[in-house]
Amino acid sequence: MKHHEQARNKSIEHIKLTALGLFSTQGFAQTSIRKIAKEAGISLGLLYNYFPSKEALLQAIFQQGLADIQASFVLEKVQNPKKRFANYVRQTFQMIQEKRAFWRLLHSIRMQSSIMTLLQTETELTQSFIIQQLSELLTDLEIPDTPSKALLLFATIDGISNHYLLDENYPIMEVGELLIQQYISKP
Amino acid sequence: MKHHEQARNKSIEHIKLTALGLFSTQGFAQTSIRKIAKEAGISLGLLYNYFPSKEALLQAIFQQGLADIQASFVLEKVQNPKKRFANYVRQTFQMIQEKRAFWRLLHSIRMQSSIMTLLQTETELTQSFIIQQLSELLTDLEIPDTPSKALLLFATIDGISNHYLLDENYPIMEVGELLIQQYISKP
Amino acid sequence: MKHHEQARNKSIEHIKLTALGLFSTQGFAQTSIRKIAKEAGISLGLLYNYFPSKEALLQAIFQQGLADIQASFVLEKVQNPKKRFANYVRQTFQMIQEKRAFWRLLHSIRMQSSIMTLLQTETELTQSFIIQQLSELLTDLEIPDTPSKALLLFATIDGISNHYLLDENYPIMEVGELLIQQYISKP
Amino acid sequence: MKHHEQARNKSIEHIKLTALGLFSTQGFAQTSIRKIAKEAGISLGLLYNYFPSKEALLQAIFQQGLADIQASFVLEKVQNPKKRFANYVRQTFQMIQEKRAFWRLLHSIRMQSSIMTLLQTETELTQSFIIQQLSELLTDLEIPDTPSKALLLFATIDGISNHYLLDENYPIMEVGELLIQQYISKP
DNA sequence: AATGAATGAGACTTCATTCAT
DNA sequence: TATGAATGAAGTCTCATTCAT
Repeated sequence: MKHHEQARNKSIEHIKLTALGLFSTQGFAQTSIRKIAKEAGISLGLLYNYFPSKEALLQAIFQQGLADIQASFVLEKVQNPKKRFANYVRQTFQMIQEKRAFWRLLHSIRMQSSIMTLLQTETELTQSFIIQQLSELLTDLEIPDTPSKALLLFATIDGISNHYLLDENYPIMEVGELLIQQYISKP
Repeated sequence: MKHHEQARNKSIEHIKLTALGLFSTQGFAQTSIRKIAKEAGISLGLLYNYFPSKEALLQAIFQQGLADIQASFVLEKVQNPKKRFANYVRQTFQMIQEKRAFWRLLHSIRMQSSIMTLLQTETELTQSFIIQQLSELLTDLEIPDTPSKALLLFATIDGISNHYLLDENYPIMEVGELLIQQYISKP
Repeated sequence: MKHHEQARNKSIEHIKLTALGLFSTQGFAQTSIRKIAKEAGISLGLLYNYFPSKEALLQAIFQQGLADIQASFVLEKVQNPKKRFANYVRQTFQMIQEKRAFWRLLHSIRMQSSIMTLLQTETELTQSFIIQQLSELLTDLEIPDTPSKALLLFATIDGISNHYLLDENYPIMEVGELLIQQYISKP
Repeated sequence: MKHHEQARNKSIEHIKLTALGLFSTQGFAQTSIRKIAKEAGISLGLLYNYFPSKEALLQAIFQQGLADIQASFVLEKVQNPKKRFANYVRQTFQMIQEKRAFWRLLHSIRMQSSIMTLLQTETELTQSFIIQQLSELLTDLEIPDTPSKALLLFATIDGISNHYLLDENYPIMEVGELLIQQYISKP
């Protein structure tokens, strides 16, 4: 019984990983279920045993991807505000490099409302979670916090990430350091 | 002679406009040629009289869209650097609001390499053109210009635009003003 | 008036010639009416002024082509039988070379019954005309004439023609001489 | 496992046979994939499960058809040259009657270069194989063998076949006997 | 006489999904 | 659990033909 469950989980993980890879490089719409099954080395039918639809597969990938991200984002409370801010930015960009496939998928479909409605619940939570964190960081830096300021910082981080996702050779960490300077060296 | 030309041009413009609207709201892949023809009130065949393929239609839309953009982007040489910078940012966000449909289309497909290869020529020129302008603006502001600094500014502008394109109610001009402050109030 | 008629005839001839060229090299089904009009340098509408349908155009081409052929086929009555036979064969292969385009068209569609029904009247006449001529030639050569003998000779000539039409470099005249020998040197 | 394979093979053979029949009577271009599927009693999609394109289906039919033909063509080495020649001709025409559908298809598309390029590899081999056999037969008959002589014989056989393929009531065997006489009764 | 805009049926092909084994 | 045969709707594109100008 337990053996079965393990095998099942392994298969599921394998499928999700394969699908994520394909979605990320070829796009969600351009990736057929057949391709995924073939690449994963399983049959079409088995894939449908685990995921009742292509969209369900996407949802499963998102659920896990977002959970992973939130897990990475524990604000270190101990340090001084500037260090905390710097670490946060570095951690973020580090994570985006590590989870590049997932982030590419997210950025490539987030403008397709027909798909995003499926993922609304998951993503909205994450989004407000991030805005909340940025807001706290700014407050700690004694920057008079207005909602717009958090939006600007968020847009900047998101823009840098986006350019890195578009171009693997983008100097994300270098630009990240510049961003840190910009916020820390305030008079 | 003239009559045919007029009818032709009117049809072509009408088709491009309709297609841009649909591509922008529903996505390129999700918009069928049939939907475009129906929405434009013409037959499927007529569309193919003017555009030999769906991709050719996209290319035509892009050609015109990018030309429009470049036309909007004449740097005003006369003013002092700070004003010039402020105006540039305001102009940019103004234009993105005016050409929202086109920008949404661009942002929604730029991660799909299979499509982007078709548009490479057009987009690459525009991209380097923008980076060049930003670089000049920074130099004029007496900010020691490094490539990364222009990249950071570009990413910020792009990120703000992106968030506005994702959410029509995003306070783009407000965040824009904050961005201007950030670069102008440097000691 | 007369001027108009001449212009009209010139146009008609031009269209038929252009269409024959395209039908011959690309095939009847593969050649669109549009291609013909464009290649002939006229408008789609004008072509339809002269020919009410694609099939009518084909019929017109056939009518003229077969008339041309029959005109070429006047048996020279004056000579001795062997010379007459030899000349006939040479004339035939000569003509096939001269009217290669038309013959290619004929051979390429004669197995498509859907098209051939349109041309039945024209082709059947020509076919029996040829068989009749071959029959006469064989009688004159004092070869005991049976229907099958004419059929064999016809098949041979047709086979050689066919291979020449399939391959422009086929030594049609050389094989023709061999054929002549075969029938003339009979004991 | 075995069940799937059987179903698969049965389907594939059934489709190829149905398609050959339709291609042969209606022509390749005139036969739509939908017609084939309907006639075969299967869905359109299933056909595409087995053959990735209409052209691939044609290729598969050709591959098998030509293999069948070559298998039929084993020269009987044991007899005297005249008998061997006679048997060869009879066998050939016998086979053409048995595989009439395939031969009609071949003869109906061999002038369409756009299609023939797909089949080049397969057909060229068969063609030179036949010419080689004819050449040997002529040599054995002590007919001074020149390349043209084999070409003439080939053209004759091909011409007879062609006329039989055009008209099911053509007396192919009778004409065949005449052809045999022609080559055997040489002084 | 001449143009080409406009039509719509039909062709090939893809793909998510179901189901018997 | 696992397979892949089977389905059919929908997509892109072609083309002969009509008609207003």
